[in-house]
Amino acid sequence: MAQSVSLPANARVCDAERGCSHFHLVQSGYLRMQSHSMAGRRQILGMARPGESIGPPRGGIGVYEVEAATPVRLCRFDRQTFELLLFDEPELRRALFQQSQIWLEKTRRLTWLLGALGSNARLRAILLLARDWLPWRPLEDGTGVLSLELPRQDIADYLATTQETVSRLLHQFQDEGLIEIINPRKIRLIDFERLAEGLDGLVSA
Amino acid sequence: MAQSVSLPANARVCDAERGCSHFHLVQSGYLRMQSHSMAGRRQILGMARPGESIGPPRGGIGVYEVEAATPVRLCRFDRQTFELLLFDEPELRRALFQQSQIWLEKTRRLTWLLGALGSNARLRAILLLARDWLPWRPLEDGTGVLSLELPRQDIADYLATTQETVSRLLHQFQDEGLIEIINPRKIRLIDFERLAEGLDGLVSA
DNA sequence: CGCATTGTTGATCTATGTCAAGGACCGTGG
DNA sequence: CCACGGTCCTTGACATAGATCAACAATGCG
Repeated sequence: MAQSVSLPANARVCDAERGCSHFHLVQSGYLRMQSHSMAGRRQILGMARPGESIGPPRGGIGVYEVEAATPVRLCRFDRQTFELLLFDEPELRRALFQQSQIWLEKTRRLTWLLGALGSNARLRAILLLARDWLPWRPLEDGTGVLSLELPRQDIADYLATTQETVSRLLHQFQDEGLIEIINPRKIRLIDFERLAEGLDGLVSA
Repeated sequence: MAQSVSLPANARVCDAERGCSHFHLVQSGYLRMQSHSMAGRRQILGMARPGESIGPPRGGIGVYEVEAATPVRLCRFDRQTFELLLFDEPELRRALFQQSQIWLEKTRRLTWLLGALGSNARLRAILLLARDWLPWRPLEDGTGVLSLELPRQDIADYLATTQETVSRLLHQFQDEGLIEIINPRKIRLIDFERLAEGLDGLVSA
């Protein structure tokens, strides 16, 4: 019924064609839900982090893929088993609904990012949001270090921009004293105030 | 407990500040869920059409507003009443979950539109999608007429572009023979094939 | 018949996508 | 130990879609 699965980065978890007939609970690592355009452009629609789940789209028509963004450990439920469990576990139903609400909220926030903000502001926004998302180590001086677990390309495809722009903007932020690029995957956030500029209450600076 | 409400276009249904403590079921007209950026930019995160519902965001942190996009008739439930109903009506819980899934799917599709497609393709996409969304009258010759119930500005804010661009693109489509602008609110869709170009399976041409 | 709202068109400017090249880093195999 | 190839990131030069500003046309309403 429920089995534990380990996958390397970029492994396909579930597919447009085969349809994803499983329910997955992320135990460690990150999954990305994405979709490709014919033009070859990829848009990441959301990331699932440890503790979150990705279920078979109930009634959804969209054709999305789910892949491992980093090496992951998953707990996999066969769909039928899951339906049965769901049937006689009110708590599970509640949890599932909760998950659904969380996904909705995350997706709305992303839509908002994409629609209302320019690349520059979008990048600043996720830097701040990622603090309770990715490994984040606050330092004594009030700044803190963020571990970007994802390659530039994933960040770009999440923000609907390009690798190059992400890179350029990060270095621009560094020049402006907003952040320090310790190494490509370690960013020290310095000036929260200015990072949060123009982002509304989206993120508490 | 449940009351019927009628509102004119652009009426505020529920607010960021006051929080929306009601549950609404749309009976006629369209609601828009939106959010403003400090820069004054508005992004429409989704439209609710007759038969759909908008509930109080359960656990959501986002600050969204809900307004009438057209004159609407709503069925309003007080939150407490609704919670009670929800408690002893399994069917209602099921329906609510369904609604949540629908919202999620719609929001993902919008995210995808915004992230993966350019303005041109986005506009073509909603023209096609709006066929089962807005009043749509197929004609004998295979074409059909779409009633754009919404002002240009709403379309623009939904597609994360501007009034001007929407207008220009519509006229460009007309020049290319894809559509005919009967009047600003009535569009005849002519060449479905070419309208669907590059939109993947998003819409069946 | 003004006046307000909504839509259209033009001119301009800029952010950012695209293409191309090069650099840093890492593991593998000789 | 070094050479090699691969991946990931960075930087530069250039082109352009589309935002912005501004004016004007069309429509409907009191």
